[in-house]
Amino acid sequence: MLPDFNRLKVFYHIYSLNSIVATANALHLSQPAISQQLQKLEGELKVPLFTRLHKKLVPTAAGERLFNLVEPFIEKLQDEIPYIRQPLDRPAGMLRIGAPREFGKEYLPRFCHEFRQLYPDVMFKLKFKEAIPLLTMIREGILDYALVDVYFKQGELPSFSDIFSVAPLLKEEMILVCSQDYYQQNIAGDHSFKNLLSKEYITDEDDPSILSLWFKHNFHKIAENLNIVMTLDSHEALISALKLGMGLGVATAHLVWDEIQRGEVVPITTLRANMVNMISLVQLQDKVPTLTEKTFRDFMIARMQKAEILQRFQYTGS
Amino acid sequence: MLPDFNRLKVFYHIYSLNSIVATANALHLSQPAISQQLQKLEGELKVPLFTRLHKKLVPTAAGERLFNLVEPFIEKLQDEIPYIRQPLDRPAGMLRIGAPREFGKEYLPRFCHEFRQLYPDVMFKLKFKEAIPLLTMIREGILDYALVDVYFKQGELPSFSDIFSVAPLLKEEMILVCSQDYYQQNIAGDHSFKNLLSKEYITDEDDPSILSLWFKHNFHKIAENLNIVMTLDSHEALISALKLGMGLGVATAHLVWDEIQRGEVVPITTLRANMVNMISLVQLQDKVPTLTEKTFRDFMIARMQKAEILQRFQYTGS
DNA sequence: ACTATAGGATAAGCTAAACTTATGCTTCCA
DNA sequence: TGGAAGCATAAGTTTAGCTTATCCTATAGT
Repeated sequence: MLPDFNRLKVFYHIYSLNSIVATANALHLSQPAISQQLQKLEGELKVPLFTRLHKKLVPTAAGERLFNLVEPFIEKLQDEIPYIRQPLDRPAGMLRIGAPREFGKEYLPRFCHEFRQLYPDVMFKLKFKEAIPLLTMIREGILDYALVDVYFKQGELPSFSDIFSVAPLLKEEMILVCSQDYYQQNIAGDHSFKNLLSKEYITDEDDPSILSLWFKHNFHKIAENLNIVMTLDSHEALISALKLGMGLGVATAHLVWDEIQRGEVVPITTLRANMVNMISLVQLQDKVPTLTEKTFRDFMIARMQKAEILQRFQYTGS
Repeated sequence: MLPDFNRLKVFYHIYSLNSIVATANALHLSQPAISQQLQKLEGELKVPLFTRLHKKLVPTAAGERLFNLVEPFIEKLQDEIPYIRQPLDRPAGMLRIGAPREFGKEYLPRFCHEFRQLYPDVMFKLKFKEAIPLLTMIREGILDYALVDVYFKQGELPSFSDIFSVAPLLKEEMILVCSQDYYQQNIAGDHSFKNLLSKEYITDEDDPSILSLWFKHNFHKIAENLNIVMTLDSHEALISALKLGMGLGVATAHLVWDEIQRGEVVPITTLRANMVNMISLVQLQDKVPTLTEKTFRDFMIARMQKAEILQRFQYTGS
């Protein structure tokens, strides 16, 4: 059950100042008031939050953990509450854009550079992440808009669909790959569900469902208890681990194009066409874009729709 | 000023249930109690949080924003509070290791692969981030230990130093670079503080202090109001933007070694030796490592201390 | 060894806020 | 038209938060 929230605020100050007296002074209350509130919180949670030494409070493990929960919220609240009344507005000149990691790294600096040559007073904050974090950031107003990987099935985003507008722009194909060595020792032409189910997998932690999506797409079955031997927060490291022969992983076709051509990694194909991942422009539906946002958005879309970029992402399997 | 925290909880329920009566039922209180608490919160914040329609509450923009602040915290608190008493414990077989991004991508998959060949039951979760996030994760028990960039001045981590043990392993040099074009048009041999201060900069958002550290190291002066035209969360994208001529940025020497040799980017040198960044192994001082942690740690250290890896990171300036 | 200081705990009483019951207002539906 | 439902308001009761006063204890200084 949730504790009294005002006591969490008192706890935050006690932990930060490491003193009941200092907290009392900071909150313009008496020392016994603070002492008693801390005790009541400990009673609610049924665990001591501090070890009392002479003139000193040492946080217990539970105290540490509670502080880690409470601190980000209170800091953020302090930052944001003064502006709670102001309309959603962007600081003049700054654009906050998101994109999928690899795509963003490849193209966004270039787009921004070209745009800045046209409009030198524009500045950028860029975030390259997977879909869910980017969508969360759009919703929270951290990002103005983002290019987002939206998987083939639109139903994957049910709870978000009402507040975003989604404009599809580009298709990426997602393929399961492993190294040549691993293929010859472990797969050897047997692309069956049963064989694949028994192998080792490497996943991208920001995209935990990609493997199950791949199995579902290709076999219409749920892959349970996959042996995931490594989780990474870097796509490049994932490719690197795949090339080392540590197992199988799902990769974006255009990002392993060269490796496939060189025979360093092998795609695992089935009778189904490759799983498709749509890159879309996502923004808050009710948001009124600034002129800067609109201009860069249109600029970026135009650049992306040139034939050379589209051709880059078409992979027709083996 | 911060509002009453228990009223934030009431607000969260009103927003979630979109009903004062339903909230009253959920919290086992009366409807007027909830109505009055919401009004008092609106009075504190001096802004309406809901537009009252008949039998219906429509969140205002401020209401939406407050909910976006409050919801993540309350959901997380509900998840975590039941476990607040449990000791910090690791799942058997899993190692959670952190490393600086580029270093981690280059070497950690390899180390893990080799280790797994010795000990196949070990699994990994890897995080490649900058120092502060990694240290925070160690402190929170999210990581078992991490290789961390620790800058030249040990005093940069005063509030953390008592709880971590830090074992230096490798040196990296940090240099300021820009493209050849940008150098010729904007720098042209003038490496003075004043000239540099007027130029454009690109930063890595996870390492916001690196530029000021560079200026401090090289000029013993604080660089105020640098014109930061782009912030990225990707080192590669930062290098890419630098190569495009968007401005200056600080990079790890070994990561732009090839680019410097090819003349694609130019280091900005001063009379001082390059700023040095130490990669250290950091763990919680009082933590008792498991056998698995100890074994991999020793394995990794041994691998890193081989001559070929050390030689890779020595850059002696131009 | 003694005294002063400082910081947290505890007790008892006062005050303010939270809560209740009762009532009013308004829109919608049968 | 009348009843239902949901939010607002008023007035009174109850409870929790706060206060002042006091105690305990370790440490530092004389």
